Amino acid sequence: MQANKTTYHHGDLRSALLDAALTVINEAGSSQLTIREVARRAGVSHTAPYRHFADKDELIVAVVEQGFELLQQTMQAEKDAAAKDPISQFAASGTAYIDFALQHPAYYRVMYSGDLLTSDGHESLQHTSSNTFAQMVDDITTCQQLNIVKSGNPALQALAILSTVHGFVTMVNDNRVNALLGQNPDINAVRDMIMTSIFEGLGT
Amino acid sequence: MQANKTTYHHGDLRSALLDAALTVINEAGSSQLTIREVARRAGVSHTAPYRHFADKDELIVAVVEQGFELLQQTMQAEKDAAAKDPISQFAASGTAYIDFALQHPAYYRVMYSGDLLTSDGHESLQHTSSNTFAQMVDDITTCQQLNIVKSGNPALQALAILSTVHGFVTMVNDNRVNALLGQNPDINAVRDMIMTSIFEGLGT
DNA sequence: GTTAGTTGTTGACAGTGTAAACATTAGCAG
DNA sequence: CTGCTAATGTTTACACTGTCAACAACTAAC
Repeated sequence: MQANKTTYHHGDLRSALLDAALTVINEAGSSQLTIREVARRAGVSHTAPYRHFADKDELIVAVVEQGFELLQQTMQAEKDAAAKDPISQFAASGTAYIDFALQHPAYYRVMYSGDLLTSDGHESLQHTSSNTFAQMVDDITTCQQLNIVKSGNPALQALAILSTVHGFVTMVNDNRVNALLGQNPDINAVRDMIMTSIFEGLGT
Repeated sequence: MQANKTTYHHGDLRSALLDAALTVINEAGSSQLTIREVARRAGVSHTAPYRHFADKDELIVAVVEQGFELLQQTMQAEKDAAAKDPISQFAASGTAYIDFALQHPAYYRVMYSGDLLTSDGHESLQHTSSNTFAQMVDDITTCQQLNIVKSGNPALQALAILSTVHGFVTMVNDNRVNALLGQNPDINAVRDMIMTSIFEGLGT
């Protein structure tokens, strides 16, 4: 069952392909991802991936699904580790989201590169993405009832926050923050400042 | 000199190629952009584009440059049309930026798709992008001196705003706002709410 | 242990980016 | 107007890609 190159069957080719795909994306960006290159890295013929994925899209979708799982685990872990008051929980989610995006730029890029969530047939992805959002809306609603977040449409508030966070990590990962701020800014400090301004915007 | 298919020389192939490229991107996304398809649409052999662009990247870069020019024109026009106080000017810039992104999703996507600003050799693009940012920082600094924007590092404030705006338009263009808010939200209303929350965050 | 299903390989085809050699034309010098 | 040269297009060719079909090796279940 182990991945031994002398055996005809690989043993766990599917996850080996997913690993290889992620590595390629890290090295050269998702636009450079090639089924044949992934197969090469897994030490397998160029059509072997077709036994596990119908086409290139499906391979990418599988990577994206893995990414969403990891994101949710990361957020849950941070929430478990944080204080149990709603504000701390909410802050933990936000920080975890940002940290995930910055620590796994390859995952984040594919997850939100746009060509996928938009296109048809990948409802499961939309579903996961919507769950995270629904969770945010719930948290905000709770905080509003406790009077620690100002009133207003919680979905719109969540959207504004998500916009800020998504925009920020996208710009960091695309190297634009470095380019704009110059001279290697302390990204964590910028992140905290962004989080602070979000909370200021939410306060009653 | 006119673009007549019966002549050997096209007359203005370069801009015909740029137009065709933009059309393709609009129809199928920039990942589907193909030199050969662009050539086909311009009614020309598949290597003709190489007389005008060294390679595919350079073609895309040319589209991006066009996009930045249009963006700057749009923003300038909005500022000229707005009241001359700093707040109105700043609001006009922001609204113009968002409207540009939403009205020209193809341009905006290529401009910030990440693979370009990051990669080497395209300093002119970084320059343009940095200019827009420097303008924002200036505007914020002016407002701070007038005491209508709270103190703080203006570059970081600008970055937070840019994050929000960029995140918002990216999510709209990737159809994620529709997916998250459901049932065809009024995007302009959402945009105004985002702008309002930005200004609330800036106020003294 | 035979057999059916699973997983991997080989070979083929159309489509892509791009380089080299060639063809046509526009623009200018005389 | 004539002829030359540089600019612009075309043809041909190659390596690479996604994907399909036919074949091979292995696994598991009867």
